Order: sequence, then structure tokens, then C-alpha cells
Amino acid sequence: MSEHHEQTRARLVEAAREVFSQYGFQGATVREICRRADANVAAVNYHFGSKDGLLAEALNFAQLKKLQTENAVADACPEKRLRLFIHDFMLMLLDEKDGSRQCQIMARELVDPTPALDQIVIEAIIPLREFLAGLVREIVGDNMSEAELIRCVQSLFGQCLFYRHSYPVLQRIYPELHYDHQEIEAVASHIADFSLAAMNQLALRTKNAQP
Amino acid sequence: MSEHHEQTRARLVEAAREVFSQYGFQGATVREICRRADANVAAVNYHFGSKDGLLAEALNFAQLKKLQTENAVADACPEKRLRLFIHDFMLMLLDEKDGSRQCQIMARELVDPTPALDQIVIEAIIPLREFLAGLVREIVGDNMSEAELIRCVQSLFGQCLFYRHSYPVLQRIYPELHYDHQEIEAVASHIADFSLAAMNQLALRTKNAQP
DNA sequence: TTTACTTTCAAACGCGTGTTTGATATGTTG
DNA sequence: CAACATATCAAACACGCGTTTGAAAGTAAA
Repeated sequence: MSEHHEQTRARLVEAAREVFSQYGFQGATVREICRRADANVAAVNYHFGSKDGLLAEALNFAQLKKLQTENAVADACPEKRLRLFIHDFMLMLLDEKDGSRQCQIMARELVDPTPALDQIVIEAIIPLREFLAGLVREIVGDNMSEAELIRCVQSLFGQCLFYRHSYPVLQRIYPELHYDHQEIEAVASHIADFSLAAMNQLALRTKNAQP
Repeated sequence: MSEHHEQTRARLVEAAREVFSQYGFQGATVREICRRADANVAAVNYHFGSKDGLLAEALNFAQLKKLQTENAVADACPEKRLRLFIHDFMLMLLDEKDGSRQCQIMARELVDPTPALDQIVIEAIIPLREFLAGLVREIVGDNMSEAELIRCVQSLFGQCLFYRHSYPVLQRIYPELHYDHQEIEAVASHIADFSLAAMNQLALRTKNAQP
């Protein structure tokens, strides 16, 4: 019995991740989730109390945290680690085959806030910001104020999220666009090239202006 | 009579821009729009046929186009014109006091597509991309492939849109954040500094690698 | 088997949505 | 004035939503 119970729960969570990441929280319907999970409409409220409860369960920051810890212990210079991080991050954001729809749900939450956004900000976004800020600080050294550094981090985030958030537009401009591994690689490389060039240059200027 | 008619229409369009930009198309309700316009619920369908029709009317790319044409005839070097453009664009995206809610509606459409997105892409986004691509081409010269150049334009867009799309998150991280003219100026300056540094550096590398 | 508990299910509830209706008021025209 | 077109309005309609209900099915312990 407990086995089938867990099966239904698990199927609901998995279907919820699919539907939430595809249509957003507001656009997703409980009925569609249950249809994909092959479960009754009442199952969501029985197992999770409400649609909100299901969203909270569907969110899972494990992969995002794993990405950071693995990056932190990587044996490479800060520049290479930033390249690695951007690459992995873009894979999480764009790869449809990947099971990491949680990150895509998060990306939607940024735009369409739900009651779960507070949890997301505290548990996922703020740590991620601080991680990236530390990495950027390693790259630019002390030749940049904290305020400038935070802005650089936001420039990084902005570039990464753009490709996810603006996908509906990009698809209309380039009908043949699809994010296979080659395209993701190219995008990640550009963002890294662009941002490293910018940050090194900005740090250099501050350094030259100081003495 | 025609005067009062036009008044109601105009009030509906203005209220619709407010509500659409605030809650998005899906989140906005016809009743709320009519409440703000001090009109009957049936007024929307009478004057515009449907909620979709009202959205199409509420969209207006005049200000966005004016921004481009004025920028094109500005008497300044490409770098300065890019700075000017980013500044004006961020004002359109972020300034709440400004009457330019159309651009904010557009920014929401990028994420939550509606049937109006096709029109937006064709009439506003593609021309804007080409305008920016031309400006960037002036800056980097021939030292960059077309593909690289487009990616730079997307990095620009990504940074600009980030501050609008991620506003709910930024507000939770910085509760005291609000986009006054000073803050907008600071953000625009950073994006310009960051991007110009990146593009000049990338162009330089390509140039040095070629001969 | 009986009892108690958990899980599933079809059906319905309450609510909010965009939209339609038919009447009423208002202005225009012959 | 009378006839007509236009605009507004309260009310209702049809639909989809998240959620609830009460019965049926399934499972485990006594």
C-alpha cells in the first residue's frame, strides 16, 4: 500500500515539475498535472493539501547547491571556475532533456511571483548570489567596490536568465532554434567571454585610476 | 456624445496599460480595468471586442521607435549613443512615474506570451534588435562576426531586462530598493560600462588574432 | 472474518473569469 | 416631435478553476 502511495506522490511531483516549468504556477492547472500523473483530481489536495503545497514540494534546490559545492572544490583558477559554473548553470536553465526542471520553475517564479518566492529567495537565490559574488571577487581582486561587484553579478545573472525568459521571443525570431548541447555550449562560452572581458577591463581601470 | 465615447475609450486604454503592466495580461482582470476607468464591465467588449482587443490597443510602440530615431540622429560617437540609448531604455523599463507603461507590458509579454506576442516581435523587438546591432557594429567595427555581434546584443538586452523581470526578487533582497532617477542612472551606467568594456575587449582580441 | 485506517474516485461546490444580453438613457437626424 | 443610432448599465451566462465531499476500494492488524 505504502508503495503505491509513494508512487502516486512521486508521479504527482514529477508531473507538477513538468507542468509548472512549462506553464508557470498560475498557468498550470491541477487537472492537467493529475492527468499527466494518471491520478484523480482530488489526489493533489489529499497528498499536498493544496496547489501551493505541491509547488513547495516540487521545488528542490539540491541540484543548484550541488553545482556550487562541486564548483568550489574544483581544481582550477577563478576564471575557469566561472566558465564552468556558467556552463553548468545554463545546462540547468535550458536543457529540456535534463531532469532539472526545478531551476526552470525558479526562473519563472522570478517573473511571476507566488507565495513560494520568499522561500526561493532565501534558500536558493541569496546563497547563489553570494557564491557568485565570491567567485567574481577572486577574479577582480580588490580593484572593485562591493557595489560595482554586485552589479557585475547581476549582469551575469541577467545574461544567463535572458536565454530562458526570452525563449518565446527567440523562437519566433529564429524558428529553427532549439537548445541542444552545442547551442548551450556556445551561449555559455559567449557569456563567459563577454563577462570576463568586461570584469577584467573594469578592474584594470579602477587599478590604474587609483595610484 | 462622440466626446464622451472617446473619453471612455481613452480611459479604458489608460487603465488597461496600468493594470496590464502591473499584473500581466493573464493576471489582469477586465473588472479591475473597468473599475479604474470608472466604466461598466461590458464597456471593454463593446469598445474593443474582447480583452485581447484591448491589449492590442494598449500596446503602442511609438515611444520605443521615437527613442531609436532620436538616438540615430544624435550628434555623438557610437559609444556615447549606446550609453544614451541604454539610459533612455532603462527609463522606459523602470520608471514608474513615466507614462511609458507600454514597454513594461512588452517586457512581461516576453515571459508570458499571449496572442499579441507575434505582433510585438514583428513591430517592436526585431526593429529594436536591428537598431542595436547596427549601433554595436559601429562600435566594434569589422572585428567581430555577425554571430558574435548578435550575442553581444543579447547580452545587452539580458542585462537591461534583468532589472525589470527580477524586480520582485531584488525587492526581497533589498527591501529599500526603488527605482528613482538616481538608481536608474547608476544601473544604466553600469550596464554601459560593463558592455562597452566587454565589446571593445572582444573586438580587440579578434583583431590581434587575425593578422 | 471483522475492524480500523488509508487511499482512490466520480461528482459536485463555490468562486472568479470573460463575455453576452436586453433594457434604458443619450444624442443625432429627418 | 418622432425615429433612429449609439452608449451605458445591471444582470446573468457559460466556463474553468482549486477544492471538498462522501462513498467505494484497498490494506493491515486483531
